[in-house]
Amino acid sequence: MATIYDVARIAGVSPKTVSRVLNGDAPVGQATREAVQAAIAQLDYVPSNAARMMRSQRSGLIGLITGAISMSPEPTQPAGLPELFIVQGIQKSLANSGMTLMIADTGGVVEKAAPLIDTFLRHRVEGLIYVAEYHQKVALPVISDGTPMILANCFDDRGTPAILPDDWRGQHDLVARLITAGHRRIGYLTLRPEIAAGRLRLEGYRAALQAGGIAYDAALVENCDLEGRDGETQLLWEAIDRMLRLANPPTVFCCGNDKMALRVYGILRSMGRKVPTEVSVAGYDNYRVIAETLYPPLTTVDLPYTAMGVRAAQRLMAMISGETREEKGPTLVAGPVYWRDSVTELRPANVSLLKSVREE
Amino acid sequence: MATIYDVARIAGVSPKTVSRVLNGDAPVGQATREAVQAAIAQLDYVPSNAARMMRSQRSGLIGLITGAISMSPEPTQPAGLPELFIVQGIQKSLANSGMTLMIADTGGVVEKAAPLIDTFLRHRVEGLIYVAEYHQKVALPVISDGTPMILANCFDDRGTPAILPDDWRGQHDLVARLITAGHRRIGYLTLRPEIAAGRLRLEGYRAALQAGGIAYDAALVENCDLEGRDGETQLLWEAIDRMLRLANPPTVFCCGNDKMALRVYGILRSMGRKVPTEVSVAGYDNYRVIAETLYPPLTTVDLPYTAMGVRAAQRLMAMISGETREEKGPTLVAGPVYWRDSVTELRPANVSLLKSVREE
DNA sequence: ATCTCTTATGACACCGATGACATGACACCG
DNA sequence: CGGTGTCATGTCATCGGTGTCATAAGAGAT
Repeated sequence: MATIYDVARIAGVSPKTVSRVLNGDAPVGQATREAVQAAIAQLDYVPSNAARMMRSQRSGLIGLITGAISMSPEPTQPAGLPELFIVQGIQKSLANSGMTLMIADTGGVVEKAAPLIDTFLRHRVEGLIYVAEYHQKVALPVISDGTPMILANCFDDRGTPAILPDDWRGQHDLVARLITAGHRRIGYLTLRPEIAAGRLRLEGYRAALQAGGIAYDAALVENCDLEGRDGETQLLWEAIDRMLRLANPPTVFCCGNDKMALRVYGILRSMGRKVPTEVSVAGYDNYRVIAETLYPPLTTVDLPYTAMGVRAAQRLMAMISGETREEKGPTLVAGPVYWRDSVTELRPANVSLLKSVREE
Repeated sequence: MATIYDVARIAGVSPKTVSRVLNGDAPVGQATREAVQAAIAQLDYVPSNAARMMRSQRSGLIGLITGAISMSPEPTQPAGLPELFIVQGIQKSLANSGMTLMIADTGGVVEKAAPLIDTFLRHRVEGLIYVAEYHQKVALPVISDGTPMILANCFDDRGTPAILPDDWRGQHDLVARLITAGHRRIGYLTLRPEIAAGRLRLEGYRAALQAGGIAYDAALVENCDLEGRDGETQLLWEAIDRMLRLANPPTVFCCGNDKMALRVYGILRSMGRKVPTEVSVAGYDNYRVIAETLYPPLTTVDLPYTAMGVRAAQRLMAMISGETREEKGPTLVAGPVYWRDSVTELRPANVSLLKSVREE
């Protein structure tokens, strides 16, 4: 591999001049510049980042760790693979900053996080991002040196800066929108309350009902989430069956996520209930493969992964450049409601203006 | 950040001795070793990879590029995000080799590949892997220096080593299994023939029919793939409707992929046809969120992404270590048929032994 | 007792860039 | 015409490790 000395020799200049051509940090004569560039092309010279880094003490690297490290020894639910979207957001945002992303995956094994962080520190990354696969609490090893770190889609109890989806607001906005569409009896097949998303979304649901002047009815809410174990379809079937037999049955089912909505479609069809003419369905996540492929397409709430990635990168860059205007606490990112055909407008009011408010 | 000199001073030894403790490449006295380790712990010393790399000329880095670079300016179908599985396979395989993976994403923009490769070369990666999101032909910029490169889920016309899914065999095995289950009229709602998967799977279908002594009937095959444009559901509906009206209608529909199967479920239910008692359905990809969540669970063929990642890493490592036993041509990786409840056994023969033959 | 051989350690140069500093050639200014 | 800037370029040291070689101290072998 050619070095800057080879280039300098071919071009008949000093290595430092080649360096100046490469970095543009000092004026170089036109003729000299061209000679250097010709030599670079001739030798297929590519500068060594390692050497540059040693001298300049800046690596230009950001370390990113993904995986399913959770507090509890919960089974990894290979669900959304949202990491990829978050990563894309991060990458998009980092592309302009001249930083290169190094990515490592724990494969869901907690113990691998420490060595991966160590590897990154050896490469002198200027910042670290940890991306969790779903909204959860984590406990990562402490970074002893001062390398900035940010958590995406997760949080810890040490106050590490975190970027989180605004699950409360998302479910709230969806339910508010359902109410605007004339729905008054809103069934909710929830995720289990032990996970952050389950808890927050349920609170958003209740808040939206309250804001809409609708009393909370426990008969319309049921946890149908078995952490991926079998029997979920059975559980859903029973919950739906029970609710539809109520004196005042729901006109719409909110589902804990789109995957659950996919099951609900099948169940309702098997029961002979047409979606959305007889009963409406809404999901959560905007898991596009499901939401857009289902017929009718599914009304759902976007989990703004890409936007979260962008925010994570921005906040990290702010920390690296030592901004004083440091935010405190987690950054909440809300996603818009995607209104599709799976929900009937019971009262076709003038609501179209609400349609896509908080797009990023 | 502490350096090896700081450690040496605290421990009262020479830097070289510290280096020996770190690398274990020469004997060190017990007392000395402990003193050095104590100093390392005291200072939170982390060795600099850049410095190590300069001297040893080995980076220990593998560069990985993902994205939707395709020959044709085809719209990115944000379908399977299979890259992540391939990446996980690669990472799993690389973890033991002491290599660190650097990942970059083109975000689907062809032009970004060249600068990303350049960035990797600056970091002196010892190998490059390009991962495509679906089986396709690509044209990447030539790597001028000798850095080994491997293509995963894609191929080019320069004979760059490639790891590909064995689409022919997968579809062949599925259809062969259907025939074993007693199906004779096998409808096939195909992907468009312009993409590699569409062509190869169709050939596999025909080969399996022939091997089973069943004549190919063009009336049972129809391209229902609109490259993600709207109207696919419509197209599927018409194709299914037409085939079901045939004098000798199909007893099972093979679908180009699981996403299509998801649509087919909805269509068949809307037509009032029960799956699988009245008509069977099979997919392709083993896209688990769909295949396992659908009711009944979907019979499909696994796209062995993780295994492909493992193979890619292995083949790359072989190239890096300069193995002479270099394979020629693409490596085909076949995935097993996942036999689930969406297909009826018309003739409950003794076929259970076929169930999961080629698991990895 | 002398000669290997192994173990344990240090001295020193070097990997390939770049920062700090110096220098020569002009240009412009009063 | 000397003083002062700016431009264009070179010299040299340095970043933090490790490869090479040297050296000293004991352990066995003869």
